[in-house]
Amino acid sequence: MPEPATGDQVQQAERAFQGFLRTKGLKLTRSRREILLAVMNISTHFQAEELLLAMHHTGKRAAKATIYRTLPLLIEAGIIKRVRFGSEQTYYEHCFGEPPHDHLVCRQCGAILEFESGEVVRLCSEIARRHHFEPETHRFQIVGLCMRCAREISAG
Amino acid sequence: MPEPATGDQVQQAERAFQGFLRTKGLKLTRSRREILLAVMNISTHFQAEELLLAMHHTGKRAAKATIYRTLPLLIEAGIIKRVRFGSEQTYYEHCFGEPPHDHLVCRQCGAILEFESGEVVRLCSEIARRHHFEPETHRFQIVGLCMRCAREISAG
DNA sequence: GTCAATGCAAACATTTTGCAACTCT
DNA sequence: AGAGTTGCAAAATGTTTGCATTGAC
Repeated sequence: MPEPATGDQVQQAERAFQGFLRTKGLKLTRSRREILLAVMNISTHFQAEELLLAMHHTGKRAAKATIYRTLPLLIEAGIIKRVRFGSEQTYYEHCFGEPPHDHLVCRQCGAILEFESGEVVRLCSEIARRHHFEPETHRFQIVGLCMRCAREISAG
Repeated sequence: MPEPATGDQVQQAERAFQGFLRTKGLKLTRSRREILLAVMNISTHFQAEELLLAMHHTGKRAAKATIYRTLPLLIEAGIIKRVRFGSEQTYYEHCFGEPPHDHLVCRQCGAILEFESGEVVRLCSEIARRHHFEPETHRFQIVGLCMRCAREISAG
């Protein structure tokens, strides 16, 4: 999500995470809380390494291993999700308490546009029903050219 | 694509690949041809490593590096495409001369169902138009539970 | 003959793991 | 107190690269 979460969202996410951890018999440690906060305040898609740096910039620190161990928990708790664009790399974005959206990815400049995906959700249900499948989430990306790149390319 | 290509498709693909290479000033080498054939005959989604093994089983060989160098060419030539399911791994599937499709992915057993995606293509155009975006391809997956897993889980 | 492609091994980047020390509850 | 967690460094993956040799056109 290209916006930092509001203070309110952060608090709710923290409670949600705590609840999630408790049900699994896990603990809300200082590292986990700090990672959660850093994640919620990031305003773009981020990679594990970038999260580490962002934390260092605000004087927090966590071992890389701890980040890699915490990200899956945040995903399972529904606070972040994993997104993969064209490249090899794995990105994350926070999604707690936000309406679902999908992405338009420009293959030329790498720009990422988001769009609300009500129609996509509807289509998911429809297709899943037809295949006797129980849908939970989806991944949807439209890859092509953003307006600017399309113009530049056709201009030569 | 969970089917080996027909002999006809293979031949056409070979011609297409050759044409593609020629326009780029590249050569159709023995390795490249063998990789192409192996790819077209594979009946599932495959990883680079699996392709290597499949080739060894049929007595063909190519260095891992050659495979990694050839896969992007095959993608650019429109003969295969990259698919990514939940896991970290990168899969490929041949798609030359086949109607586009998308995937239903069972998060429990990993089963992959395919479905024709005419509606998805239409929705892509619609959404892209709204965002002044020029769509070329898309990635779409519905993640959830296949019938069997859904039944097993609700049964406890 | 020329320029590109191959194979190999080394290099890389990212993610995971083992383990002793530590910290939540 | 005790189970889970951390940090570190080492290991494991998956993919890319450099370079001498080989091969296609």
